[in-house]
Amino acid sequence: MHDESAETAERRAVGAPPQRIGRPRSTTADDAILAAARALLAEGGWAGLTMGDVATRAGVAKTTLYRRWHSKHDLAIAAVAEMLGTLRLPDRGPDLRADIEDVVRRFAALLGRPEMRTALMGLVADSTSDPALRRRIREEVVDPQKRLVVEGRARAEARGEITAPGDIDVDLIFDVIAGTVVQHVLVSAEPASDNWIQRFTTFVATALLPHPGQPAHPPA
Amino acid sequence: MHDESAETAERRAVGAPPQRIGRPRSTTADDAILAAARALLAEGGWAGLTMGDVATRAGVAKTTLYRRWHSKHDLAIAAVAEMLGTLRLPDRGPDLRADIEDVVRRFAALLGRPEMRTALMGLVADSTSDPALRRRIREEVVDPQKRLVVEGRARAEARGEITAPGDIDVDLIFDVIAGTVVQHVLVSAEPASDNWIQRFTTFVATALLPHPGQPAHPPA
Amino acid sequence: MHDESAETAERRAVGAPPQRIGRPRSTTADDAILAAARALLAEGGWAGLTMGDVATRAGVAKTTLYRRWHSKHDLAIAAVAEMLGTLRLPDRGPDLRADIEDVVRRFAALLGRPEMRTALMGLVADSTSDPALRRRIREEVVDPQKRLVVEGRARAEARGEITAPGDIDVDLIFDVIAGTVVQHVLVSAEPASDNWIQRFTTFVATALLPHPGQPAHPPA
Amino acid sequence: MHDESAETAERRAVGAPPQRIGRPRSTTADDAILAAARALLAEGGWAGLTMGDVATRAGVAKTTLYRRWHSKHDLAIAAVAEMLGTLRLPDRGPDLRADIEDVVRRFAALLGRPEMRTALMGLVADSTSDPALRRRIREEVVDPQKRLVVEGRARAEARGEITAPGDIDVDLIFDVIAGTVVQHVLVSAEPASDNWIQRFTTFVATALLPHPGQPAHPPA
DNA sequence: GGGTAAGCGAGACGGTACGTCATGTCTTAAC
DNA sequence: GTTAAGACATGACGTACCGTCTCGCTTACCC
Repeated sequence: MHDESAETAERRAVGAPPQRIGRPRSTTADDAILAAARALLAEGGWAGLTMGDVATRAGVAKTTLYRRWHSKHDLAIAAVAEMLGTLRLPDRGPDLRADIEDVVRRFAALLGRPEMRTALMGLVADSTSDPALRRRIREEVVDPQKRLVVEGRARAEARGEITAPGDIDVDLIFDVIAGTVVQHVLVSAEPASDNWIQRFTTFVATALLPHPGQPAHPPA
Repeated sequence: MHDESAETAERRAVGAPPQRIGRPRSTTADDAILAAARALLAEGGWAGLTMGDVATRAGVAKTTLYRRWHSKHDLAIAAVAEMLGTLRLPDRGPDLRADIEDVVRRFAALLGRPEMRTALMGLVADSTSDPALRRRIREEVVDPQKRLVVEGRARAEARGEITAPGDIDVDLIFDVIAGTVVQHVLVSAEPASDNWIQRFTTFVATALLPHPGQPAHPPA
Repeated sequence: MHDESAETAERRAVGAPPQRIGRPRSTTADDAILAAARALLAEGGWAGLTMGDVATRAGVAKTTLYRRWHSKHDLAIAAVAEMLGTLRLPDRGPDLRADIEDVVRRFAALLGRPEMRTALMGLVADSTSDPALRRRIREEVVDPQKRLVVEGRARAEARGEITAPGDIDVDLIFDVIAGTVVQHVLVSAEPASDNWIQRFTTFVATALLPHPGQPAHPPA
Repeated sequence: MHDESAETAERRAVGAPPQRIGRPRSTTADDAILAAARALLAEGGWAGLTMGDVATRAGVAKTTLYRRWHSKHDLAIAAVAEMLGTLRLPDRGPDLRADIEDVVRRFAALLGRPEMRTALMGLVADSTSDPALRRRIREEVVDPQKRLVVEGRARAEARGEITAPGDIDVDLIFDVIAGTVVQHVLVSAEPASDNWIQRFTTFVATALLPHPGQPAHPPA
């Protein structure tokens, strides 16, 4: 999401010092900017995220902002990606159902944060008529989260709940979970209550393991 | 969604002439405005929908536009609701699976239209920080579509596929179907291929009827 | 200097009412804007004349400013022309020398006003690399003042001080008077004292009437 | 006009080596910078003279530029002074009229160069609201040129054209010549044709020597 | 059929954000 | 201590859109 992230990664990969000529960029500015962006998103929604206000609140000049992120979209992607990167699948899941429930609960909690939901929906909205933006969102925001489904599948296989990994269609499961939670929390605008989480988890688990108590793939 | 729709409906309901004093509103303006709005949404996305351009393209003054809809949001809601109102569940479904498949296919097709997806996502995005807007969207755009799920449930019951209507959680099913299709088409940005529709339909049908070939509720 | 001055003049010439469709422009805004521009020029010089500050000080939106004047240059030309338009040649001149002295004194006084000198020099400076601007300045600001020289020549002829109007080269006299006063007041930066005015007037009068006490054109 | 020119001159005067501790300043940078400044002035006018572009075109860092000249104004003064320093009064003048004509022609030619006129007018414009800048311009740019008038007066006296040097008011003559040429060339925007130069020269010569063929100061 | 009230087109209006550019200062590592 | 490179705070630029307003004109009904 950064201007020169690719270049930076390359230099690090070959072990070269990340030093460039000229005055180095302020190391504190990035964090201050992202924090300001999140605060403004939480306070004023997508329309409240203005580059001028972000700069002012971060104690930074607009030029400094634009030097790092070329647009409001770039900035929002960075903020969203950072927040989504904190999603984890905890180890304590005894079975697949618990893992599903846990990821639903955590994702719903994340969408409960106003800065998260306004940024995410603002980006998705703008991406509907901007294929390049849509690709970037998918690559930098959405796809990385599929790791949660992949990991959940691996655990289920290790536990013997499923025998063939092909039984779990990662992309479909991801779209069902992410889409349904977004729809419920943001569109239907109802809180993700414990009861709802249980009902949805049952729905997903039933679809994945239709015959509880029987082997997923009967020997006959 | 209209300025005085409630009043108009009431007057019509009691048989009173809808006539008011003064020059009556142009009868052709509404359609021209909505058509212009849809065209602009299709061409320029949510940002391309500007009130000035809508007025110009509809051959109407901005005054006329604002007299009918109070804001860009109102106008977009009207345009979206009109499009969504065309969704139907055809009679020819032999079983629940076919009905599910059909509604998924039709909804995905609707989201394939750029004016639909940009308006819908633009509204949802703005609604994340505007509770009043969110309520209006839910009441005028989202909830009316739940009729499709209600009708599908009634058919399944009539066919004997389900015995207790309580087995079908209308709100949850609706969120799963709508949310997943939106996520797949708009976020994951992949076409709603026949193959994908089959896979998703199987997923939903499995969750609803986990034991095909057996009674949903075994007599014992 | 105005957006549609030509059009306005034309309409007035044919006696048509100056009414146009749409909301008419605020009649007070023009004066408020020009007053604000002059105040800012006086306080902050040419660099202090910013469109944003003019709008704020005039209690007007920037759009209103740009609707009337397309640029800072247009605005400055309007302000300068208005001030220069007040220059007059009083009737009380008994002879050519008195008329010269008077116009020098008045022009020097005008250049003593900071809003006048900053606007004038700012325009001239920018016009050195902008032929279109230079032409506009000449036509709307400079050339109209040559009327003073023309009128002075007519008076001198009426008094018999000169016999052939060709003796007075209007353009040259104008450049000498205007240029010398500007150079003295703005570049040499010395006040236009009475003593200096007398010396300069003598210089010009001597050049124009080299043989005082003798007929300008000796009979022989 | 240079940062440390006085210091440098002093050191050279006493024969001390101009060496100071640390890396010595590049000896070629000054010329490269001034050349770049003149080129940018000629191409883009006063607004085209940006410190960043000067540095880039001179192949020099902005640091280097600001170490030598404190501001854009300083740099422009240096460029202008260097160009004006080339003005000379040739020896071949047979009489005062020829000397006047010659200086007018040379000054007009100098103002015909775009880098000269844009820089000069830019500086004068900014100086109208900056007394310190005005003083520097007068001292470093304007006043040194008065030597031409002084020299012309000395020659006229040597030739016997005038008897009392007091007859020639140096400051006034200078303002008349410089001001009129600037007004004609830059404001009235007409070329300094031979014909115009002749007319202006006659004007000035008449004012200075009103009775050709007679002694300027009759013995009686 | 004249009065009255609202609709209508046109466009001015105040406000706000945009993304770019220039100034003059500062901070690095290299020379 | 100079140099190249470039980051930095500040602030103006001219454009675009929003939603409101103010005109003169038009179109209906209602007395």
